[in-house]
Amino acid sequence: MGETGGAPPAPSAPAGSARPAKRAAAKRRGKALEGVAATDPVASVLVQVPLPHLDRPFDYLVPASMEHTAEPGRLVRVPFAGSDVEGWVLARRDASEHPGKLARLRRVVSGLPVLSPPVLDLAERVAAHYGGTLADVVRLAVPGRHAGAEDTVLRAEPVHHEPVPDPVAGGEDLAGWDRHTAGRAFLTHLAGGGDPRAVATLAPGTDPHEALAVAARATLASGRTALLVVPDHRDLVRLDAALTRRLPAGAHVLLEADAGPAARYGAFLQALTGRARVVAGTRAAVFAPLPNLGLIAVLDDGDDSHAEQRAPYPHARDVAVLRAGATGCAALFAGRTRTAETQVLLAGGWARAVTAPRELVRATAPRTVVAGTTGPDAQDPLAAAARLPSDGWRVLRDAVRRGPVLVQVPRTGYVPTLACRTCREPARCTACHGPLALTAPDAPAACRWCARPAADWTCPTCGDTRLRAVVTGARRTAEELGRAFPGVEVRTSGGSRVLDDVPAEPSLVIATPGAEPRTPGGYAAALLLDGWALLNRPDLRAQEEALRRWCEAAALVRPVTDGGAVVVVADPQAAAVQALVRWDPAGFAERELAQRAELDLPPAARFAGLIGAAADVAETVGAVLAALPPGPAAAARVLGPVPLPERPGTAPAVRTVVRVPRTASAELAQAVKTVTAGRSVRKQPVVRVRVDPPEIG
DNA sequence: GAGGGCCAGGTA
DNA sequence: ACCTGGCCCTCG
Repeated sequence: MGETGGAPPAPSAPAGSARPAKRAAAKRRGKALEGVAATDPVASVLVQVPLPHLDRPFDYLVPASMEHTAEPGRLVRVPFAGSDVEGWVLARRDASEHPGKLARLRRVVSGLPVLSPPVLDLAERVAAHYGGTLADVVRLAVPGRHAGAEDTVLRAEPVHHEPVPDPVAGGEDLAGWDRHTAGRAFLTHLAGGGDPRAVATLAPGTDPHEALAVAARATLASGRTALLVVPDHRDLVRLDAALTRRLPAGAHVLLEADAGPAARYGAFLQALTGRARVVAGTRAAVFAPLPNLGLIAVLDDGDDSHAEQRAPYPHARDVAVLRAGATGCAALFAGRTRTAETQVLLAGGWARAVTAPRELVRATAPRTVVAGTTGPDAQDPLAAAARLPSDGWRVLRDAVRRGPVLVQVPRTGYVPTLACRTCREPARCTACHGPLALTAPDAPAACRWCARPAADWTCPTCGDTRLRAVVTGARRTAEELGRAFPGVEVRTSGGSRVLDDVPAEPSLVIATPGAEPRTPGGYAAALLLDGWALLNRPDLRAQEEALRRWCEAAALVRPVTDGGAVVVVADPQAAAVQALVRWDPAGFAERELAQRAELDLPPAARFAGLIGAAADVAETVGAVLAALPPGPAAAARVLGPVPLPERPGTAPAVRTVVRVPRTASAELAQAVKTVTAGRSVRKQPVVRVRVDPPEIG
């Protein structure tokens, strides 16, 4: 297109002028006269367009002047469909299979090959996993170019890396690894150049950021690099501090979008060029181009911040699994709790468990009680004011004399859903196990996945047929608590005002999950409020998420041997509550996975959520089923459509979920890809497809 | 997504 | 003979 005169071997200026005169012809003639590269004159380029039917490389001629710069991995500008677009050189070849004329690269943009071969390979795997396009994934993996940052790195002096000793053999402080089952072995294996894979469920008293830093140090000892991914900026600050203490100066770099385009691109290049040996960052850092990668670690993979918000919505944990599998490096998923997804890795033998032995838990965990279960509920007027059973109240009153007390209050704004009137078990659809909800006032209850009305619902636990609306959490409870303790200082942390630390003096610290400040020596107690609201969220991960938040908070409390106590206000029968009381996140994850397998829920099954106008979604679902091979198609189930809440300014949309067995994951992704490409080429309205939606409900 | 070719069915 | 809209294809 637009290339009027540039036949590859013999540039023909006359041909150009023989064509109908174009205004740019004279300007272009200078370039058209230039020869092409002597060796490998063809560049295979991934053009940066988001359309699924264009998700393949296109060949271009390499002008002689770009012979050495247009190497694989470089960002280039190329003419495409009438305009100039950016793209990445994937390969150089001596010839093209394209039968037509080739256009020429316009310009080599980046000063370095920013898309390294292992990262390209990873991006291809991620695109295939999610049924997305390679261009979309590469755009997530490679940050936008910043010329200033590039200059700085290109001009910097080469760095010399001093060797790092094996922290285990050197008898260094191992930040608690040595107190966990298989912890020391994991580090030793790492330091020896091995590729162990672990799911580490850390005891209270073990700082996860310090643990990651030690794992990074052990990896450096083997002469390799390490990649550490954390949920958010707050974690990154803490990890940075731990790395600064435990690694040689300049060994690590922080890679996060929060830092701005220049800093982000600069950090990316430091990794690419080997100037940094450890990258610590947020979700997009999971693609960081570290050479000689020895370890990829993800902290707290249950945190929903690990899910990318742009298509194809990759999750840092899943990318890490793909990357470790592809490069054969070590992998570590560390956290206070364990997700069903990492439990799959353990169950399949892909990873080994690093766990806290019971005696370590006994020595480090606080005493945990469920409010209202220990002793008679005395008529304490203050307790009544705080809507807190008196046993929980006594724990608090006691603790607040000895130090700070943490009060965890869920964020407001949960969707109102339904639970059994008697036993408060979340009500699930009898057909597909989706959550029941009231879609409109006065409307009958219906499944939020398949929309089937819940007329014949009976509680599987207690047999009751009546439903109740679940009341969402109220911050007022915490405020009332504050008033009930006159003279005690009350601090709040959450939303836009988050505290990092609070002093070790008697006080009430009211925080939302994830925003809990730390305090020297730990909290005297923690009160976990509104557990009902957390547990009854219309989300299949509600229990897991509740346990994760509770354990995060409880781990900030002093051990029972120092009088540390936790009071949780929730259904004492709930699995997450029992797991908290026994401090058994590993056992919880095992049961959680078993239960989800029984109900055909992720990660035991694979879901694809399709969102769009009702007719388009229906059409797409049909096409996806038709595109599946016979076996998976027979096993597939269609749940929905369910109308989505209407938003002003947007057309009414529905969601339908296609469910297949886990073994048919690849086929589902492939079918999704084929169908979206077909719709895109026919200019049909967009149906957003999301494989493995993080929350379904 | 943009640009273009092709065909059907209309209008002058 | 010419215009218009819809459909479908390519894009290197």
